[in-house]
Amino acid sequence: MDVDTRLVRYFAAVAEEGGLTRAARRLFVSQPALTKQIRRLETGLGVELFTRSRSGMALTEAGRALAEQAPELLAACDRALRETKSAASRAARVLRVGFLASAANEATQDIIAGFGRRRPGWRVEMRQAAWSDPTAGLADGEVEAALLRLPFPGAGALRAEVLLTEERQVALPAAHPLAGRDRIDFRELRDEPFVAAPAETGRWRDYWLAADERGGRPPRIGAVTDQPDAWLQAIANGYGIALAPESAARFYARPGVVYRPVTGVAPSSVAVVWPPAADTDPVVQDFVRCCRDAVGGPAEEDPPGGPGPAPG
Amino acid sequence: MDVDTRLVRYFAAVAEEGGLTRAARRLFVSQPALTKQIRRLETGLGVELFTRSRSGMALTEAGRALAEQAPELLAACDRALRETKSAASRAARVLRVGFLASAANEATQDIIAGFGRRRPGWRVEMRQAAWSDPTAGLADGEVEAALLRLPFPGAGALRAEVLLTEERQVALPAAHPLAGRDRIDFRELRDEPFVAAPAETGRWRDYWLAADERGGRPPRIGAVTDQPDAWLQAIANGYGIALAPESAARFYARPGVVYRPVTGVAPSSVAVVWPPAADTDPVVQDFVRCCRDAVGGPAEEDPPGGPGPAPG
DNA sequence: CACGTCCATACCAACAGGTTATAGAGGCTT
DNA sequence: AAGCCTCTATAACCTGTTGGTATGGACGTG
Repeated sequence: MDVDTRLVRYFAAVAEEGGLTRAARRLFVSQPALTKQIRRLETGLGVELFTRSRSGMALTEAGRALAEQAPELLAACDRALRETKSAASRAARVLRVGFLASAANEATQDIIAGFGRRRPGWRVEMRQAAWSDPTAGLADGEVEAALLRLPFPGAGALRAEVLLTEERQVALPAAHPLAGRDRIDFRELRDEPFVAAPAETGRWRDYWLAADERGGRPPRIGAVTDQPDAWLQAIANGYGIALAPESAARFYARPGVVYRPVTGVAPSSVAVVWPPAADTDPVVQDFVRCCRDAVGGPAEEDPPGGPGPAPG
Repeated sequence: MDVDTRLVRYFAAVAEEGGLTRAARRLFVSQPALTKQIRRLETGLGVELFTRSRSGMALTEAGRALAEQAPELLAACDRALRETKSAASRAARVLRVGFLASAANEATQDIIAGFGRRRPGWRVEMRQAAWSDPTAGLADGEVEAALLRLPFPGAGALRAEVLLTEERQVALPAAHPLAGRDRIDFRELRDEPFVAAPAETGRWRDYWLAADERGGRPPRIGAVTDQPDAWLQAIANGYGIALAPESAARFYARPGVVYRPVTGVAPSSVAVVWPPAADTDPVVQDFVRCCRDAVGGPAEEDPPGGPGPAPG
């Protein structure tokens, strides 16, 4: 009997949601597809897992047993994939680091340079992830560490160490009436349309919509984007405004987009994040140390002209 | 990233066998199919698992990591399926018992009757398995317990308690020159063609070919069968002879087949077998106890005329 | 030098897994 | 009571994947 872990995930979703329709929405598949897959799982096992009714699906005894075993199975699968990918990058002397947008801002170069000095022969591979993956591949073992902005989902299962904190600003279309103001209070922006991250990013999306500072009123969504460039495009097009870290003014300057300070919203922090399994990985720990060093003590600055071989 | 456990099994087979061709034979798939699946696994993971060479496939670092994690993954999968099926049968008040041919002979009825008395409301479901599955479904969690003849493969991972031991006889076509003899020494049979179990049953097949009593000379195989009826048919047709437990003369009497005592081969034992996970399962343990009782103290014998309704 | 072994590729048939559209059964509201 | 909403099941269809056989090319061996 062979089992596709996808079927187990489907099963778990239906069990948790208590119905095919809701689970299908969560899994981003159609409800008939789920119907078929669940039946296939049942006939494959030769066991009824759910009792169907007009109001949803309830677990049978057998279903409860499977629901109990499923997390362990999926965890074992996850561990296997993570270990494999990690071993591959270790063998190639590559440390893969995920990030979403500007990573650790100006400190990023220092971190990488410091790591290069501490681990000669090793290379840092910076992997930019889409916003729909807020842990930048850390959750899938796609990277060994990540530079993320807080908050991020799944923070409980990961180690994080805050590196720097900066104020948030607002990114406005150049033609926006408030674009000329020196300072804007967030309450003036609450009813503006916002350019937001995809809905499935949950808390992270809420944070950048400043849901906490809205007093319960829902935000207006003018556009949904998944990448920095589409985000800038949407703002420049006037589809909406957006909050952004102060450093975005430097890293994401674009014609048609202006950044202005905002009061009344919490600042944004960047953290270096790694999975607990890497607590004992000397390479990852070296990287964490380099992050600390790069933001803590600027240490010895390279002479003007920057790092690298002398020109000519 | 979703993974089909089939791919992991494929991978494990290739890793163990050290080559696609050999692994393909073991998995009963074609070599090109394996080639494709392994490549699919590699591209899906984005990792090279093997280094190809003219003389086979060698694991990379990443491959070694996966090979290390695979057993745990497969075990978790196995456990999940076993628990689910077991829960289903428990909920239905059914104890599934696998067996291959005559189970525990005449004691079988007593065992089932005793279990019915000990666990009112429960039902024993006897599942006959093909010889190609020498643990009668125990390995797949298809049954909670089994009545098997020793030796059986995978005995190390299972609990077994011998119930009875009986001499082996030889089953001959009625027209066979030796069919009239009262007693036959196995050495007289060594060069006869034998009706054998499928090759994949390994030690079990060897045992019924009396490989140990052949002094290293390979047996002649006259036919391969997977089920009792095909076995009897093959013998009656004169394709070969076969060893069989004494009780086969009673349970598998057929025109055209005669059974004769044989000297020089080890006797055959029947055991009740269960997985270690069922050590604490009260229902399985009750069944084991019933097995013990049924063969230990013959208890009250049925009156002459045998069990069952009186002839009309 | 012929041969066997091993992995890779090409091509084809069957199926699995997804989609949209639709049916049918209950419960809730008006 | 009628209408509407929600839930699952089914039908029809399309595509990608898994399997098969046949074959090619590389390398070591008798």
